[in-house]
Amino acid sequence: MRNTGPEDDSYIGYMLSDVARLIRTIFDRRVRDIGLTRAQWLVLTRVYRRPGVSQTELAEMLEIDRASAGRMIDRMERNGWVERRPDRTDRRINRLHLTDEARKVHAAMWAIAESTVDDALSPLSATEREQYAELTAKVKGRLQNLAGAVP
Amino acid sequence: MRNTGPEDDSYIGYMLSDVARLIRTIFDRRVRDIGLTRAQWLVLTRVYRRPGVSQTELAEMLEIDRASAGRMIDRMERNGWVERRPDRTDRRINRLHLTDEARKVHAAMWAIAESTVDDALSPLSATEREQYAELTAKVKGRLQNLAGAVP
DNA sequence: AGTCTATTGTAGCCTATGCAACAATCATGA
DNA sequence: TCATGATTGTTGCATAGGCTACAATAGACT
Repeated sequence: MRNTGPEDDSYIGYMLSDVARLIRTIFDRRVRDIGLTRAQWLVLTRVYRRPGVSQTELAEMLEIDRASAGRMIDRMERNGWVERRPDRTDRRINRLHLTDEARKVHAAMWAIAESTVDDALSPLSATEREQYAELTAKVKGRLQNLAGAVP
Repeated sequence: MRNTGPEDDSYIGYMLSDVARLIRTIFDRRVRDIGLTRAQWLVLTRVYRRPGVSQTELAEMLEIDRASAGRMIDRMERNGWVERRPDRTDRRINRLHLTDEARKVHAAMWAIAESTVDDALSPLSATEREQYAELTAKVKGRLQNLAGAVP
């Protein structure tokens, strides 16, 4: 790492955020064709990965306010994509589940996600992809420690 | 790349966005101590890297609406961090410049950014960092092509 | 049981953002 | 020259987000 001034476009810190931003932008553009906004597909993936998640847990996963998450769920419930079901034992909690319609949309979205990531990694060889995944996993693990600890 | 279903937390697509999100979150937390919000430090870095940028260009770099950018600049101008200067030849255009005060804040912010990135990459050896930077650069280049082309 | 504290989801308020419409300005071409 | 279209920045409107306060509920402790 030779030059690490704020002017160097190849600074790894910039490149990491650029890669994530570009993937997100390209994915947003492709997924808009099936009628999804970014906020909506974020909710969709989280509830898909964790059915029965509570509203507060969803808000934490998305790093947004509980109130904002509640209003988002209002809208997606009105659109028939997500259901609130009462918790068996705790009457304060709403458990969230995708509708059949939403699961179909998720399948289409996932196909787009995979092809977008494949496109992004296309300049890497199979070996390089493995390396890239390993290095990224190491960095992610370190960041999770940092995020978990008190700043 | 064995398992690429939506349930696999080690899917490279997830990990890439996780790394960027975690860095941003940790950096946000550290930089709040010097009185900066995310929207503000984003403007700060962009105008620092490109002094004399126009409002429309800034909006494009930040991927936000022209109107939103204009109002953000209103606030930062009121706070004495950025100046609007008229373009020499085109009276429609405002050229943006940082104040001395803002440049001081940027220096402090950059120190925090560097230490955050260093912390994130701390589990990698020097060689691995080089590899990681190279691979990231390749992916970024590919994504810029994709973003530039018509979807 | 009763009391106190913590947690969940929601409503109100203010701010921030995107979209559309607009005036001012520039560029192009008859 | 001047008429037409494009671009820049701003304003109004509707929407989405964060913060605070609140009712309902759960849990712990006496």
